[in-house]
Amino acid sequence: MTPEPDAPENAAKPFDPLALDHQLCFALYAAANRVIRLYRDQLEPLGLTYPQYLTLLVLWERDDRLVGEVGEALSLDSGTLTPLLKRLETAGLVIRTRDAADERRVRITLTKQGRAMRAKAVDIPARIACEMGLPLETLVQLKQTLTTLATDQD
Amino acid sequence: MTPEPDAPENAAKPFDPLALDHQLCFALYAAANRVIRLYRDQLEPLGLTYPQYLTLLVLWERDDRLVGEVGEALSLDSGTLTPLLKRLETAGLVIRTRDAADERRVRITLTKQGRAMRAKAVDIPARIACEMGLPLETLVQLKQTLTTLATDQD
DNA sequence: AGCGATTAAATTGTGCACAATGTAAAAGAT
DNA sequence: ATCTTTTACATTGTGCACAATTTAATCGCT
Repeated sequence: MTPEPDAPENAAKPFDPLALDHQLCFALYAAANRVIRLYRDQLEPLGLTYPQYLTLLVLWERDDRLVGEVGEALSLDSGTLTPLLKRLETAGLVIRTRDAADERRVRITLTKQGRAMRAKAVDIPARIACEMGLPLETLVQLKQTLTTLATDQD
Repeated sequence: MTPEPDAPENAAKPFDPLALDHQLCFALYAAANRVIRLYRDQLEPLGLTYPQYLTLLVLWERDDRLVGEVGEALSLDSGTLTPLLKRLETAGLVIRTRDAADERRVRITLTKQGRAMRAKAVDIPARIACEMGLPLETLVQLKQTLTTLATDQD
C-alpha cells in the first residue's frame, strides 16, 4: 500500500532491483525449464531423460570415458552421475567397468544399443530449434553469450 | 556435409548436429546451473534455496496470493510449490490459509519475518551481476532473449 | 618400505521439477 | 435438486543437482 521507502515523491517508476521481471536469473531459470520440457517431449519416446541425453552426447563424441571425464564435460559430480549412469546401464545403453590399471576409476562405454540410439536422436536439435520460434541468428548469439556465462571464472 | 556458416574456424570438419559444443540446450542448462550455484552462495546465509527466493520475489511484489497465482508467475505446479511453501511456512516466512469463501483455495501471506527478509536480499542481484563478468548491456540483451524463449507459445 | 595426503567414485540426505493421480469444493447442466 | 464437469490444491513416485561424507586405491615423501 505505502509507496516504496526509497521512492521519491510520486516518481514515475522507482527501479525495483528485486522485481521478478528484472531478474536475469529468473529468465534463465524459466527458459532452461521450458527448453527441458521441449526436449522431454522429444526424448520420452526414446526412454531418455534430458541429462541422460546430454550424457550420451558426450559419449557419442568420444566413447570409453571415465566418470570424471563425463562429469567435467557436463559440470556434474559423481553424486549426480553415478545413479544416472547406473540407470543408463540398466537400460542397456552403456557399460560401467572398473579400470584394471587403476581400481578407483570407472570407465563408461557405449553398448551397440547405445551407439544405435544416436540415429534416433540426430533430428532432435533441428526440431527443437524450430519450436523455439526465434531466428537462427538470435539463437547462435544466445548460445555464445550463455557459453561465456557458463564457463567464466569457475 | 556443407560447413555451417556459424562455425568458420572449423570449416574443414563436417557439421555434427549432436556435438555438445553446438547445443544451445546445453549452454542454457550449464548457464542456469552455474547461476543457481552463484545464488546458492548468496542465499545460504539467509537459509533460502533458489526457488524459495524466487517465490519470495513474487510475494514481495504482491502479497496475499493463491498457490496457483504464485505457480503462474513462476511456471511451477502445485506438485513443486506445495512442499516448497510448507518449508517456507516452517521457516516462519509465510502463512498458508484456506480461503473461507472458496475452500479449494490456499492463500499465501508473508509474515513479518518474511517481509523483513527482503532487506537482506536487496543487494543480491547487483552482486550476482558483478560475478557474472559480462557487460551490463550484454546481460540486458540476454535477459530479453531468454524471456522471449521462456514465454513463447506455451 | 611405511604412511599420510590425494584422488575417484559411491553413498547419504535435502530439495526441487514434473507426471500422474487423488480429494474435495465449486460451477454448470438438465 | 441432482449429477456431471471443472477447478484448486495435495499426494505419490521418479529423477536430477549438489553438499557432505565415506570408501578404497594410488601417489608422494622420507
